[in-house]
Order: sequence, then structure tokens, then C-alpha cells
Amino acid sequence: MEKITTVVPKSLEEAYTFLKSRIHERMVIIVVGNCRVEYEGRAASRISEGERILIIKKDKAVLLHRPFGYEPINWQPSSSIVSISLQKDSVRMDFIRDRPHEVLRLEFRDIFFIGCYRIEDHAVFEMYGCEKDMQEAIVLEPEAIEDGLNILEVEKKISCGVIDVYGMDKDGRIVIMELKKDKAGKEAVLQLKRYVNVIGRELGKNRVRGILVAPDVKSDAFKLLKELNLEFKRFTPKMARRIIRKHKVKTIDKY
Amino acid sequence: MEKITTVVPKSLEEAYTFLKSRIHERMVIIVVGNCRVEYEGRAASRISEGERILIIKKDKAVLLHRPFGYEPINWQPSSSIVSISLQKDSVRMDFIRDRPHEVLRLEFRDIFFIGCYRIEDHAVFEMYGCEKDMQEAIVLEPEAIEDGLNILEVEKKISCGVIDVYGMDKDGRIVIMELKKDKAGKEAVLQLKRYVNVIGRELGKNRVRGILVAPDVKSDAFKLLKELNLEFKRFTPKMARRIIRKHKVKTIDKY
DNA sequence: GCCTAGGTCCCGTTA
DNA sequence: TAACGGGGCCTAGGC
Repeated sequence: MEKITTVVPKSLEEAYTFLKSRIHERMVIIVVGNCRVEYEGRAASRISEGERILIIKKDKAVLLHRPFGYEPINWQPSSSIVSISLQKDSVRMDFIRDRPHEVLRLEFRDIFFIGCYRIEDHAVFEMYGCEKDMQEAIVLEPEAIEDGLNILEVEKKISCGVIDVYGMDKDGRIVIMELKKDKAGKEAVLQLKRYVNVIGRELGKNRVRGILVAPDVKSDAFKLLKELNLEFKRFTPKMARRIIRKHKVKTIDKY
Repeated sequence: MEKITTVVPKSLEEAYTFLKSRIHERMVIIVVGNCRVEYEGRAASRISEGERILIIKKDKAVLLHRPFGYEPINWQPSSSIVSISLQKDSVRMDFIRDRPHEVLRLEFRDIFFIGCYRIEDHAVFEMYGCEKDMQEAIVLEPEAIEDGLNILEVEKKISCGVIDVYGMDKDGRIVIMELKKDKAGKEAVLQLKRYVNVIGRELGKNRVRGILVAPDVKSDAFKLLKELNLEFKRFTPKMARRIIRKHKVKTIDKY
């Protein structure tokens, strides 16, 4: 059970024999070779022969990469069922998943390289600067939005969706906040408007304000916002991070 | 200039020397090793040490994959600027892109394997069963949607977006069609509503119809559709393919 | 450059 | 299970 095994096969038969013995094991397998591809499932695709890189991961996620570009040209999400067979002039691999039923078939006319890697990665991935951070920061420090604001609820579920942050201003009016980590577009404005309408119908229109909270708004979206009598407050993921860090320090200081 | 070169380096120095000499060449490089990662750009992330697979493509698209899962844990889209350096206990690689400015830094504490592949892939990728197919089919055979329908325009640009298919029904009313290849949700309904509003304001509300054309609608979306006085017509990518194939045969028959 | 919209999007969360 | 929204989404097409 070596950590790494690599083969530069001299024939398709050799490649097939090697792959067959490992393809069902829980390891990462990389195959470099010339293949054509057919996919059928939610959509359908085909591509004729070309030199590509196939990655089969431990969880049977499958990626077929061209020598350029960020995205795989074909793929199968994790838990696909793998089968391999030796054809007359090719090594065929089928990757099948159910729900939805999708079949990815590779036909390798040539295999240049096979690598098998028994690798482990249990680290925890940490991400900052996402919408969740903005929400957390506003809860910690509502005055970052405006003085006298009180947060009543986050992720408040209403009939037609979820309100990111729900609060009350110093004059007792309800404040509905829609957060965006990027420059906000029209959908964000209309989303906010729907929430304001629903709550407005319940509590009375002039008792409800809607604030789009984002680093920026697209110009058309800003026009729409004004037309719909909504507000905009600039707030960025970076500002959120600063607030969160500050409050973490405070919490630590207490002890 | 071999097509494939692989190395199982005995030291970080060896790995560094090898990588340094090839990392700027137009080839695909795969590195398997133990690294930690920091990313800063639109957001920020960090992950501590773990065994991962790095792929640097010919166009300097960069993918860092864990041994499981479909998605890369960190990445850089094509055209990133690559640099590599030997640190005290690690090989460091920086991948930088501008607009937006983003930095991805990998710190390899251990490198198990390096592979370099000079591969070519010029094949054309063909995809079927996408929204474009539905559009094409409706143009070829408008009666697939309803009798007496006339198509006037596709991809019609209006102030707030693009109308997939724009036509006129047998009674002379404008028909705005929003296509979805999958079960349609609320966004699709709202998208359609926006277009109908805009055109309705121009031509008069009762002169304009909106039809959501999709294989299915989500139940809440259907309610919303009815409330907003819009229509639904079932139409699938498969039905579209059949129509397109039929018309291709006809075209061939002519000659 | 910005904006719009699609994607075999994937993925997590929740009713 | 379906529905909904986020994402460093990426990518293509317009203007």
C-alpha cells in the first residue's frame, strides 16, 4: 500500500489491468490520455478525441479537464458508480449516478499516465467576507447601519422568502434589511420590495422601511430602489470583519 | 521536450528546482503534496495543512483539489501570474490575478509527486438540451407553444434585460416567453413579470401576455405565476431536440 | 468596463 | 424530498 503509485503504460491492456485493480479503491486516481466523451443526463454532450486529464476522487467525484480553463469539460459529482472495460481499441469508463440519472462515458484511445494517490486531508476550511459575516456584524453592532437600530431577528421566514435581518429603528418602525456581499442588482431590490410589501400589508405600509445593505448598487438598481421608496446603506464584508474581530477581542478581554 | 515528465522528489529543494524550471512553460503541471493555503481577494480564506492536488493548466488556470468533492477548495481562473520560491521549510507558490485583485498562496511542506504534461486538445465541445435548443425549436415550430403563434424576435433586448422569445398570438396580442430548461422557480416568474411590465407600459397592459415555458414549475412559483396573471406552457429540451431533428431532416430532404 | 443571464452550475439549509 | 439562495461561483454575450 504505497502512498503513491505511477505508471506510464506501454499498452491499453496494461493501463486497463492496472486501473481495474485500483479504480474501486478509496484513493485519488489521475489518468492522462486521449479520449472521447459522451454525456447524457440533465443535458447531453459529446466531444471527440483530445488529450485530457481525468481525476477520480476518493468519494468517486469525477472531473475531466482539458489542458486549459478553470472548469472541467465533463464531470460527475461525488458518489458516482464507476465501471471500466477493455474494448477493441480503447479503455472505456462509465460513471453513472442516479437522481438525476446521468451517464458519463469516456473512451480512451490512448493512456499516457496513471497516478494513484492515497492522500488525506482533514483540515477545516475557513472562509471570511461572506454574507453571513455581514449578518453577524450587524447583530453585534446594529449602529453600523444606523443609530438606535435594534435587531429583532435574523433569517426571518415569511411566506415568500427569508428576511436577512429584521429590526426596529429608534422611531419604532420596522426595518427590513437585505444583505449582499457584492454590488447589488435589481433582483436584490425586488427581493427587498417583496418583503417590505408582505410585512407592510400586515403592519401598515408607513410602519415598514426596507434597506438594501451592500458595498454598492448597480446604477439601474439604485434608480429602481428610489422609485420603490427603499433605502441603501453601504456596508462591506471588510467592515463586517473589522466589527467581528473587535467584538471577539472584547469577549476575550472579559476573561 | 518529452510529452510527460514525472518526478517523485526526495526533497523540497529538488521539487523546487524542478518546478521552477517548468512552471512558466505552456504545459499542464500537477503537484501532489501537503500544503496550507491562504486566499485573499473578493473574500478571504485559509486552510491548514492537508494533502492536496494542485493543477496548473497551460493558460495558468489554477485548481487546488482536496481528495474528495467536486469543487476545488481554492483556485485562480485562467491567466493568473505564477511565482514560486523556496522558503526555509516549504515551497511557496503565489498565484495572482488583477481585476479583481486576488492572491492565492500555497505553502507546501511536503511534495510527493510532480507531473508535467504537454497535451493538446482542440476538439469542439457539443452540448444538447440547453435553453438555446428550446429557443431554436420554438422558432422552427411556434405551434409547439400554441396555434397561431408568430415569432417576431429572439433575445430581444429591453431596458431591464433580455426577452428569450418575443411573438404575437392569433388575436394580435404580444407574447413574451421566458424559457427554462429545468423546473422553473420564482426568479423565472419574476423575470417574466418584469419584462411583461415593461412591454405592458409601452403597449398597454391587456395587449401583452407572459408565458413561462419550461418542463415544470415549482409549486410556489406556480402560485406566484397565477397571482401575477402569467401563463405556463410545458415544454422540454427533449421535445425541442425532436423538433430540431425533424426540421433538419426536412432541410436535407429538399436537396 | 459594466451588466445580464445561463449552467449537467454545486452546495448547504430548511420546511 | 423539494425548494430556496449563496457563491471568491465561472463563462459567454452585449453595449
